[in-house]
Amino acid sequence: MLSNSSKYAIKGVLYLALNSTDDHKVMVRDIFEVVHVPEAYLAKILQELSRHDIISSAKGPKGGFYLSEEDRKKTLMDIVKVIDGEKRVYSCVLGIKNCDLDNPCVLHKLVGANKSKFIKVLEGTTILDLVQGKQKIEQFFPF
Amino acid sequence: MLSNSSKYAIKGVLYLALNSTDDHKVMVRDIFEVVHVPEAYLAKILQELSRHDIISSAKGPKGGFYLSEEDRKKTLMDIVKVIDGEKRVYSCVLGIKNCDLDNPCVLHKLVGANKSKFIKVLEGTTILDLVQGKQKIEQFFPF
DNA sequence: CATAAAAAGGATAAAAATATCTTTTAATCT
DNA sequence: AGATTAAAAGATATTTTTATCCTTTTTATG
Repeated sequence: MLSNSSKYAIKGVLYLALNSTDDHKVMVRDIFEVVHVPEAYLAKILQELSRHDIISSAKGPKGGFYLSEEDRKKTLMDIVKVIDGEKRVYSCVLGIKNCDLDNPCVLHKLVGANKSKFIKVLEGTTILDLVQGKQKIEQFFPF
Repeated sequence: MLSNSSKYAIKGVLYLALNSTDDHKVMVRDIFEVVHVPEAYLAKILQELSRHDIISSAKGPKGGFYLSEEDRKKTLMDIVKVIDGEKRVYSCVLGIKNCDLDNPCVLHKLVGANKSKFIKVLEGTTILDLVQGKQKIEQFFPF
C-alpha cells in the first residue's frame, strides 16, 4: 500500500513539521538518526519532495530543509503521490486493470471500502493536522 | 499492504475454487491466462501454497491443482501469510518497530483502525465465503 | 572574494521482488 | 515395464526498490 520510501518521506516531513521553521532549517544529518532512515537515502527523498514543492529547502550555510506555512497544508497523499506515484496508491486491491466500483472484482467489494477509507485519510490529513497540539517528538517516533 | 505475489496467489486460489474439485484438477496452463499471471510464476506460487497445505495438488496425468473441502475453509489471511509472511501484513504503517496500540505512532492512530479492519476481513473471509452463490468467473476476474 | 556549508544531481551498488528455464520426481495409462 | 504427463524443485535471469557515493552547484558569511 505504502512503499518504504513513502513511509520514510512521511517520517521526514513529520520531523520537519516538528523541528523546522522558515528561519530554522535543518540538515539531513540532524534528521536521519531520529527517524531511522539511511542518511543518503533520506536526502534523496527530501530532495524529491522539495523538487515537487511539498517541502522547502535552501542551499549553503544555514541552509537545509524546512516547512513553510504553505507546505504544512500539504496532505499525506501529496507526499505519497510524489514518491509512489498515483497508480500505486489507487490501483485495485488485486491489481485488476478494469476493476472499479461499476465492475468490481470480488476482493474489491470486500476490501475496497477499507481501502477507500485509507485513501480518504491520506487525502484528508494535512501535516498541520498531524502535529496540531503535539510537541513531543517521542509521540511521533516511539522507538 | 499486499504484494503482487499475494494478489496472484489469491487470484489463483479463486480460480481453483471456481473450477476445480477433487476429481477435476486443473493445470497451471489452464489458469494463468484467465487470471493474468505469468505461467511459470503462477506455478511457483501455487507450489508454495501447496507445500503449506493451503491448496492441494497431484502429479502426473490427470494431475494438477485443486481445492479440497478442507482447503476451501482456508482464509485469505492464510494465503497472504504464506506468500508475504506475517511480518509484512501486521507491521506498523510507518514501519516503526515498537509501534503498537499501547505506544502508537501518529499514523498508527490515524490509519490503524482501517488497517485493523482490513486484517479482520482477510482473517475472517474464507475461500468458501468468496465463491458462495457465485458461479460466473467474470464476476471474479472482470477484465 | 574566498571559503565553507548544504542541497542537487548523476552514477553506481546492493537487495528484494518478480519472472523464467531446466531438471527431477511421481502418477497414470497404455 | 515404458512412455507420457504434470507438479516439485532448483538454478538462473530480470526488474524494481532501496541505498550509497561522488561531484557539482548554489549561497551565506567572514
